[in-house]
Amino acid sequence: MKYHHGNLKEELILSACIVCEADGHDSMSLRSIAKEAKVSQTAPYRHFKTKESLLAEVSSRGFIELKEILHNANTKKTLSTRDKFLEMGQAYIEFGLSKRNTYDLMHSSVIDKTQFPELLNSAVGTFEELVYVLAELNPGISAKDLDIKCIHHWALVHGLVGLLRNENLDASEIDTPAGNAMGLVRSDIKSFLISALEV
Amino acid sequence: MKYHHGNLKEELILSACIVCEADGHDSMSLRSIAKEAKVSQTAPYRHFKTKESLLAEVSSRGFIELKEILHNANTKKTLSTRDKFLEMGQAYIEFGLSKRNTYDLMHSSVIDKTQFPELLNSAVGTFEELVYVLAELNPGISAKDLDIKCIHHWALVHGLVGLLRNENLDASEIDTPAGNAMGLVRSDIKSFLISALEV
DNA sequence: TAATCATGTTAACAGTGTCAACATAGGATG
DNA sequence: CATCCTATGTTGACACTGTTAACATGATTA
Repeated sequence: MKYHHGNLKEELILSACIVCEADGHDSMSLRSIAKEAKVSQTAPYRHFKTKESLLAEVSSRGFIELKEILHNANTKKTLSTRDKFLEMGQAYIEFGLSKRNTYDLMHSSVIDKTQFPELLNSAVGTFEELVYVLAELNPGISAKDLDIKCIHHWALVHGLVGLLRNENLDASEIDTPAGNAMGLVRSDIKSFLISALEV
Repeated sequence: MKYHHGNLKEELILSACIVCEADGHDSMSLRSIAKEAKVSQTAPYRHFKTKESLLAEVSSRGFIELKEILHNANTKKTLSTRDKFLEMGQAYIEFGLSKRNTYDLMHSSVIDKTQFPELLNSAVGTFEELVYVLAELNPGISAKDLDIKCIHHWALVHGLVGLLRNENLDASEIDTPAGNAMGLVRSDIKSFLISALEV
C-alpha cells in the first residue's frame, strides 16, 4: 500500500461525476468519495479547496461533454444545415434528460460560476456550437440579431428540458392540460422542435 | 411564556419563505428557523414530516404567488389580448429574476413533486393562466395545438429565466458572444419577447 | 546527502436532519 | 367537575456533513 496515491485528483473527479449523476449533487459527500478512493476523509482538500470547487470541475466536464455532443450533431455530413440544427436540438434535450442530475448541477446555483473561470469558459464554449449553425442557417444576419436568435433557441431547449425534467406534471395521476401537453411533447420531441423552432 | 406556541406551523412557513429567498433553500436549516420561532430544534417535526415537506410548502406558495401575478397581468382591462400576453411574459421573467432563490426552489429537484400533491396542483395551476390567454389569442385552435403552444411559450420564458439567473455569462469579464447576447436581452426583455414570441 | 514541498493522515469542531422518550396543555368524554 | 386522550411541545442522542489544524511521509531538488 503506497502512502501516496499517484492519481488521486483525477480519480476523485471521476468518482464525483459518477456519484453526481447517480444520486444528485447534494447527495454527494466529499467523505464518501474519499472513502471510495480508499483515502482519508481530508485527502481531497489537497486537491480541492472546497466541495464546491470539486463540483465545479464535474460541472465543467458536463459542459465539455455537451459541447462535443452538439458538435457531433453539427458535423453529420449527410445532413442539411436545417437538419443538423434540429439534430442539435434533439441531442441537447436528450443530454438533459439522460444525464439528468449532471444537467441539474450544470445549471445549479450551488456553484458560483464567476468564481470558477474554467467552468465559465466551458459553459460559454457550449454556446458557440449554436452560434455556428445558426449563422450558417441565417446568412447575412447581423451579429446582434444572431446573438439574440441564439439566446432564443437556447432558452427554448433549456426551458423545455427544465419542464420535462423537473415538473413531473405528466407524472401526476390527475388529468390536467399541463400534464397532457407535457406527455404529448415528450412523446415526439422532434415534431415539437420543428413547430417551435419554425425552421 | 406559553408552552404551546399557538401558530407555529404558519410562522415556520413564513420564516422558511423569508430564509429561502434570502439565502437559498440549501442554506436553510430546520434548526435555525426553529430557533427563530423561539422553539426547540425538533418542534417543526410536529408539523412537517421532513425538511423536504416544509420546502414543498414554500415552493407551493411560490407557485400560488406566481399564478396571482400572471392573473393580474392577464386582467389589465386596458390592454389588448396581445399586450396582456406580453405583460404576462414580462411578469413571469420579472418574478424569476426578483424572487431568484424561491424560483430556484420551485424548479429544484430536491423536492419530488409527485410526493406532494398540493404542490403539484399549485404548479399545474400556474400553467392555466397561460392556457387562458393563449386560447383567447388563437381562436379556433385545437386543444392539442393549444397545449403544445403553451409548452412552447412556457419553455421559452422558463428557459430564459434560467439562463439569465444562473449562467452569469454576462458577468464574465471575458467578452464572449454568449455574454454579449445575454446582456442585450437582459437590457430589453420586452423587445426580446416580441421577437421571440412572434405575436 | 540534506532540505523542501506536495501530498497524505488523525483528531477535532460546529453544524445538520432525524428519531425516541418524555412533558404539558387543552378539548372531549364520563 | 374530574379524567383521559391527543396534539404539540422539550431534551438528549445518533450518525453524518464540510472544514481546519497539526502532524507524517515520500519524492524532487539544491
